[in-house]
Amino acid sequence: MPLTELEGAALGLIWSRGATTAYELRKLIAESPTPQWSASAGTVYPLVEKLRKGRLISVSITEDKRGTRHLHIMPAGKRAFKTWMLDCSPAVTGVPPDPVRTRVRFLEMLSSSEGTRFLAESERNLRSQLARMRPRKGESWSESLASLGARLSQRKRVEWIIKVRKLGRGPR
Amino acid sequence: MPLTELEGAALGLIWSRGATTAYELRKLIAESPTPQWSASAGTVYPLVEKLRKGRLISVSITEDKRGTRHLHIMPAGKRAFKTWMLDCSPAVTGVPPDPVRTRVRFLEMLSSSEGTRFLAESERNLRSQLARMRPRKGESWSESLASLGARLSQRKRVEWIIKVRKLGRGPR
DNA sequence: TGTGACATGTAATATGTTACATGATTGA
DNA sequence: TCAATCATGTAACATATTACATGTCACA
Repeated sequence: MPLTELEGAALGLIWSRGATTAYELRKLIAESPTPQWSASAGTVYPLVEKLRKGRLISVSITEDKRGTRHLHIMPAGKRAFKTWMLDCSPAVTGVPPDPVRTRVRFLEMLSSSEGTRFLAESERNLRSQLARMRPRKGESWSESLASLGARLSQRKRVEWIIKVRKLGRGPR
Repeated sequence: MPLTELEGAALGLIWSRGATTAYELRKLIAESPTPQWSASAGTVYPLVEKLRKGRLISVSITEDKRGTRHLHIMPAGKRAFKTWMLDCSPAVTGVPPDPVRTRVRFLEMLSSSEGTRFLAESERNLRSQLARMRPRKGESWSESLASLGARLSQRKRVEWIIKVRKLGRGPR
């Protein structure tokens, strides 16, 4: 069966970094520009176990008392990862959901003053999120392309909400 | 407790359309520009039941044999909806996840020819999704603002993937 | 009379979150 | 020695999907 987004990303991280721990995986995922992905312990550890059971990764345990578990990608894991990468289904290429967009869809349900306040707050928060999204040093080539994409996307959301504010002044 | 995205959207739809059936709700959600939202029967019917139990909506049953259940928003539902609308938490205003972006993050894991193929396929599919997103007639004012946002966002994804293709030719 | 749209629901499963629980290692 | 970080996990719960199951109504 196909990999989920998180499984694909986890496999990619394990592959690109060589020996990784589940703990590191969590932090890497949390650092990603998308704040929706929290990758809590309750997600990552069962996920790692599932990948291991499916023989997509192997686990080596250190000899010391702590017994840190390092994850390694296996041949089947590489194949599964590539299949996931090359998947261009509508779920991948279709417009991603946007909670602000969903709310704007119902803008007309608010009173004029509520709507104005909502749009002002939204613009402010979209902007402050954007400001936080600086490219990090040490980013690899493809990481920087991805984080560029995240910034462009967020900038477009800001431009759009400004347009909404302008258009909103008309029909109300 | 706060409403989920689907609950908020469902309440908004029930409010804006007056008497609605769960079945209509499903279709409306499926028609939305975001293909991720399927709102299957297994989602919508339990969700409607939950809203009813929480006294956010009421249900009226027709007298005929079919007994169609029409949904109506209640005062507590209106309050919950407005609270949901005005929520500007990072989960709402942060960059939404984008599966193509996630994959581009791992572009360097592909061979040169695989990468080229991936990017070409992605651009083609992003474009064909965009082409499908025409504004529908009969859209309300705020619906058209939302669908404009969806198109702008998708267009930006296309522009970005083109940039990735150009930049990608350099370091490889 | 039969087909397609209308209409409602359940069961099994998948996926992910929050909160809890534990212990090792490092450096001030 | 104490605090922060490293490190692994479980339990209860929430949310959503797929597939299945059932029945009505309009109309050709």
